[in-house]
Amino acid sequence: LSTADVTKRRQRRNRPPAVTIADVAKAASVSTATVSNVINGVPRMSAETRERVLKVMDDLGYWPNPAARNLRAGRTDVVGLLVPELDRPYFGRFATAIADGVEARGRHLVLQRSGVGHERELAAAAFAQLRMYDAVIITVVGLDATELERLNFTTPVVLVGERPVPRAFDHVMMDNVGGSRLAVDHLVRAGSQRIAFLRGDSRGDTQGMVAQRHRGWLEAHEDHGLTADPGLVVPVETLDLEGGRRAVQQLARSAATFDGIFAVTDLVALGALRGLTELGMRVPDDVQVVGFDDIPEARYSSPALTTVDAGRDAIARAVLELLDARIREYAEGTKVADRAPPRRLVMPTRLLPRESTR
Amino acid sequence: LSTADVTKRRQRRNRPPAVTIADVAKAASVSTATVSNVINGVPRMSAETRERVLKVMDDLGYWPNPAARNLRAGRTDVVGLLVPELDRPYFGRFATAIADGVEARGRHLVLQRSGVGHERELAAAAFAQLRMYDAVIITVVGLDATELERLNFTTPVVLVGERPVPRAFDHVMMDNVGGSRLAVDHLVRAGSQRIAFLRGDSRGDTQGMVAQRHRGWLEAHEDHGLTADPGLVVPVETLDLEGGRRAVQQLARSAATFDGIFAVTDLVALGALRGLTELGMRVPDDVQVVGFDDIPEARYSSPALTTVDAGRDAIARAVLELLDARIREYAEGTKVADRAPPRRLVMPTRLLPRESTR
DNA sequence: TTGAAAGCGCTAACAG
DNA sequence: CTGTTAGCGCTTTCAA
Repeated sequence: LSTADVTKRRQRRNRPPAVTIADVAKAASVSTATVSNVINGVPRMSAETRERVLKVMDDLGYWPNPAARNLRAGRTDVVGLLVPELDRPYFGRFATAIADGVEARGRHLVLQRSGVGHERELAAAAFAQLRMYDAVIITVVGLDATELERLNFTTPVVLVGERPVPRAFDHVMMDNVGGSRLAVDHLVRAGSQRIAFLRGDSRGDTQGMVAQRHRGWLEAHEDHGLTADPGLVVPVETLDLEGGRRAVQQLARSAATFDGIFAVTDLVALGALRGLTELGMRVPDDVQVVGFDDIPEARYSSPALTTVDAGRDAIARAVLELLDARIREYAEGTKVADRAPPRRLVMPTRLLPRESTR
Repeated sequence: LSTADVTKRRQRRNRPPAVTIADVAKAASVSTATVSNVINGVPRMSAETRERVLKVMDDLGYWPNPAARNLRAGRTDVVGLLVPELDRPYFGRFATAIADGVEARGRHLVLQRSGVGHERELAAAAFAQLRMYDAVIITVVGLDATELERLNFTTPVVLVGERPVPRAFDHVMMDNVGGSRLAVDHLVRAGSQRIAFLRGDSRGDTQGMVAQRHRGWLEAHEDHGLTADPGLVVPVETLDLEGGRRAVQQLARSAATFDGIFAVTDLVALGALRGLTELGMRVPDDVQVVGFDDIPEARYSSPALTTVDAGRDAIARAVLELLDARIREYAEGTKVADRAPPRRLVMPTRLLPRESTR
């Protein structure tokens, strides 16, 4: 038993018996370099050799090891996308738009969940796996500038979200305040005077999405010379259907009068629609309802939900463009000093009047 | 200029200037092994050394390289999940349940889309990146036994789906035929006689989900001694809300009489509900409607949708258990011959009567 | 057209 | 308690 054999044994601990390039090379009587060239479609090579190698790869069931390939080549052709939750229609649609764009450019998308809560979000962004992608898109909910910069990414990062973030990152935002004003303005013009705001918990965060949409609600009241009644601000436990349903029940119990509802998201609005039905209130006759996000479901409820298109698809397009430019820059080895300055884009919003308002 | 330096230069092509363990080791005046031990929490080490290394890591902004780590250690603590689409509520919920379980066991989940169509699904399953995860969950739509086996996976794979697949894989299925019978049986008992089936396109596939749910529709008719009218089978272009809405319109145009609808999925059923409302038909008075899947949205529509719980959460739990056992087996280096035989589970279904039926 | 060999960044065995 | 070292599987340069 030679020393080499023993060494080999102990290095190989419980590893699955994967077929390697070396195995293929030996079986095809060529060098590993040649096998590599076949895999990567390097042209300078006799057709005969290529065929032989391909046949051996097939016979042996060879598949490349992505870790080794990435370690050596320094790229993966993979883009990572971090979203708060995997079961929110908004992010489902957004991820699909991003995946389409990424795949159209010959790369792959992988999706990871950051989860709710600051700790979990930070942990997800710090997750090592993200560092092996050619670029990362992070939808920021609660992370702040310092935290993001300390992560010290070495590949392009594009941020999506509403919080102030380091200017070191490209950043695409939606206009939460403007969109909310649009929504509430529409309610007022359609005759509502006492407009409840179904808001989520923002735990003291004054910069996040919930806080900004709340601000839009306030500003729209000012625009119309109305007094925003704090008693009409209803907390929503979770930003989902059940949260909206419960919020409406609570609102009804509070004995406050209201003739309009602006919900922080479409999901909450759809839950509210259901809650109103259960309470025997008619929409839009007794109460008008507006949501935010324009998820696909909003068009198909009865009544169809009036909502705000926050520019989701435009955001996706913008993100893809920014990403493309950065990936190219990095691939070309542009020095840090010569890189294009980070861009910050705010996407416009648009009101979509449907049946839940008059 | 030494040879080593030149070599280094050319190997480093356009690589981002990442901080490595070697940089940390040098700055902290320890060996790379010690740094590695700090990173991995190996206890035997003076607190003083640990502190110094941690401080240097922090100062330098060091983050481990996942490719190198995986290549060397042979594991990633990541589980991959392949789903057909990223924006279907069913898969959103399923992915969330899987992510919860995976994270509870100290691992991470990454989600990838396989896309619609056989070619895309195969390409997604063959995607090299999947091979670096500790295990992979594949929701199979159109792949068959041979294709899956040729992929020659070296890590555990658990299959979710309705198609016959190689017995070499653990496989969790839902009872599509049984669930559909339940749905149609419920419609008949509640008084429907002419029950339309809103089915998707299965392109001649006789094994897939659509075909199986169609079979349940047929069998339930037999059970009740009713004749299933082929004229009541309506194609659905896409398995989404719009598909359901259009299918109902087409059904109405066809002048066929119908007093019940069984939709192949909840999304299609919800679209149908909307379509019926637009046509001025009342649910459940004029037409009763049943869906399949129990997506969260089904509880909150007006009327709330009667549907079949296909055991989504039970499937997720079963998948997680199978996965756990396999990962342990692989980690312990159990020889192929000694591995537990693959398991095939069929999860039971359950009818959830709500407002769209009497 | 092909091969030899270096080394990507890290872990783990073992020695000191 | 800490260091030396081999090598995971692959790509790439350069030489033949």
